[in-house]
Amino acid sequence: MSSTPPSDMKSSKFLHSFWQVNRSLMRYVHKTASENDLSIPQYSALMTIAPHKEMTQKELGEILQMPKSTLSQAIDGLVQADWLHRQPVQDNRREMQLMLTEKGAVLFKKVKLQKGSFHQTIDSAIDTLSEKQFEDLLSTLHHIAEFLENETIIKENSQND
Amino acid sequence: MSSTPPSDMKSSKFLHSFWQVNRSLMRYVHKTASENDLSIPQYSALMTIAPHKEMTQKELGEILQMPKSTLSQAIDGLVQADWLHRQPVQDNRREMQLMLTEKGAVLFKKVKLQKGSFHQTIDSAIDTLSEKQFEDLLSTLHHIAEFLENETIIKENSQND
DNA sequence: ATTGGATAGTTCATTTACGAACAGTCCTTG
DNA sequence: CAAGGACTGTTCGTAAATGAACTATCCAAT
Repeated sequence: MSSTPPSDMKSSKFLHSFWQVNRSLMRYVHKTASENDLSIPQYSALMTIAPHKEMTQKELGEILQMPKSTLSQAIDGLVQADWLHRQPVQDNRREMQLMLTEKGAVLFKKVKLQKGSFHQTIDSAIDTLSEKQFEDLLSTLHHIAEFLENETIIKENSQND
Repeated sequence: MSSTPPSDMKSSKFLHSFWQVNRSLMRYVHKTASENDLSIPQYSALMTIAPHKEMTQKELGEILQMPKSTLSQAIDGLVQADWLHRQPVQDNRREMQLMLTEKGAVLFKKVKLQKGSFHQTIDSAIDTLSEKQFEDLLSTLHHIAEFLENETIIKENSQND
């Protein structure tokens, strides 16, 4: 009894749970973002920049790992709406220095405290896990991520992202 | 020493790993799908129907949990391309009975064995986990999924999905 | 037998993120 | 110091998934 189940069975169970979590997360991000008139990339960008005082667009891209075009458009929208200040870096005019405007800083604080916001929700979800559960989850996810990144797909030094 | 880290720190670590896995998975699904001239919803539908001999569109929707419109369009494409046979259910003409055509069954087998396909890759990723790691991962994901589903978002008995 | 509501699926317009090509800046090397 | 190549970011056309409104069918209640 209790022989190891076939791996395609395990995979599909994993995928099912994984997509389910993903769907919920997406729903929440989308909700919180659109309540504040932001697209998802815009929301991600804003929340990532905020904890640092300033940041280049390049650094932001390395963290968020989204296509350059997507990021560029997101940033542009944020600048237009005056959440974000953007200016070429002093001694390398190719790069863009990004920092929140005062308005942007206010928005960030508001969102962070907003009842039922993405951040609040995900924080409380994580809080229901034991320390050990959390560590295990993180390390397993990390393990899978690494495995997948190293697999076949030739990271054809893509000009995007 | 070793006091519990603040939960928003933990959340962002979790999210980072989670999105990273998600990005990889998406890349693989997209690659495998488009190599076979399928959209992602089409790929998902095909792979879900295949193990059952037949299935109603409603049942499929309950499993995949994607918006009705997305599913409907995916199915329609599969029928057009003759991967899938579709006909109204005998004694409830609102529902649609779906089953693979012979051509579709061949495609399914081909994809399942395809070197570097999504299925192959995710299977081998899962195989690198110990039995315990896998069980823990699954149960934690499941736990988070349930938590998120039960949270605030009023599932305003959406007419979609 | 009729009507109102629920259920299953489709249509269509819109949004969104994306890839590919491009433009500007910087750095090396002859 | 000119030219080629690498790097950062932008523009633009396209494809994909979605929500809202709709059609068709079924069922329950009067």
